[in-house]
Amino acid sequence: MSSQKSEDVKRGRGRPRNFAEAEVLDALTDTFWRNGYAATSLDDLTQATGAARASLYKLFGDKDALLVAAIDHYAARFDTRVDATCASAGTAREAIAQTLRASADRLSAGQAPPGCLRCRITLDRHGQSPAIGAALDRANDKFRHNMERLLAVGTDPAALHIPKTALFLTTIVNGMVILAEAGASRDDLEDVITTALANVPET
Amino acid sequence: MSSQKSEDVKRGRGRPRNFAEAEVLDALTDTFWRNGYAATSLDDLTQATGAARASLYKLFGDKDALLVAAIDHYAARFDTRVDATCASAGTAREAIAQTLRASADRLSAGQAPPGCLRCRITLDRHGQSPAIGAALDRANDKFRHNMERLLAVGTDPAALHIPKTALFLTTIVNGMVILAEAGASRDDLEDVITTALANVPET
DNA sequence: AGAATAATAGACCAATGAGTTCACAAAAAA
DNA sequence: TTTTTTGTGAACTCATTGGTCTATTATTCT
Repeated sequence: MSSQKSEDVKRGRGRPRNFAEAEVLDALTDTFWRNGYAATSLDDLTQATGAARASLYKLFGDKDALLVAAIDHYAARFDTRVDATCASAGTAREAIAQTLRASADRLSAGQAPPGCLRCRITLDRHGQSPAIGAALDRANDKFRHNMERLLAVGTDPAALHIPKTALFLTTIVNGMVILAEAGASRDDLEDVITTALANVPET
Repeated sequence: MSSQKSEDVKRGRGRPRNFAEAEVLDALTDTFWRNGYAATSLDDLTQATGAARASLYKLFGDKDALLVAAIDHYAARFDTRVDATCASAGTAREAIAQTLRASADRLSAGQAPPGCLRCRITLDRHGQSPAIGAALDRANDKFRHNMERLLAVGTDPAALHIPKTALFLTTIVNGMVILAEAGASRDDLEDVITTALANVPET
């Protein structure tokens, strides 16, 4: 897969890049997501991105910075998915249901990296660099905030306590990630979702 | 901390051990719990256990086997705690509340290893040895089963669907682990617990 | 065409870590 | 006291890894 060339931005002098910058982030994220931080070597990353080792260092700095970029990218992708859901859903219930089911689908689909990068690295944060800790804080705060955004969709603000409910739903998603990695089936996850949704008012 | 000698079992010939076997398991568990698998070196383990490197290899086999033993030990400790709760609690609601609060306390206490060994390694299971995968399966199955045991305490079996509720509560605990590692306060966890308990019938 | 630039490929380095080996130490048994 | 057994402690091997450096290649600008 070293044929990523979709973003052929005109660059100045010098040998042309072997990679498209946008796709490097995806590949980086994918690889850390799949293997975790420690088990991802620089060789893995150069292979996945197609970029030369030296290029990665020039672009990002060091391995920590690569992970930081991946975490931020991962979080940003979720942001845009939430944007779409907020725009399309009519009620908070609907928005939440859609999001939870999308997560469950992905968690139990064999393809794509398993689990969740944010969750995985969060449980692995001890002993990591401060920069990684900060990126995790950003990602986790964003996630919680995104749950609040979903709950704010077309809903009477008096009908539910948004922050508390968002916290609860964050717990549910986090929990489902581990559940799925522990072998739970899609049906199991659906049962959890059903119970969770009962805690989000109808309108 | 190489003065663990509380279990001075009479041993046969040979130089006496530098460690008490029971405490080795605790130290092992503690260390993996604190640092994760990859970030725990054999030097860390010999230092934590007080046992010589060669002794650990003789007793367990290799690093994977050490983690397997730690996972099993970790799960077994939870078993005995659940035993106690089942014996002392009068209702399922009470048993669950007690367990969730104990988890929340531990998760937000600064002391002791943070998070949860089972959850941490579960999210890190990809690329690990089959033996570790099997140990994780045991631990996760046991956990779910323990939730069912707690729900069975003095409760009308018709009042709730035990397997589904146990699955839900497992999700809650798993989720709280990540929440706590992401920086949630004890109060945040209490809010989650309150919501979760609303899904366990009164009697 | 030739200079300047930017990226590649891969060698190189120092550190770390898992696993093994072995001489030595300390106890029980004979 | 001597032998046997069991564990210690430290050195050693070998593979891997993060990070750096250099020669080379490919492109644009003059």
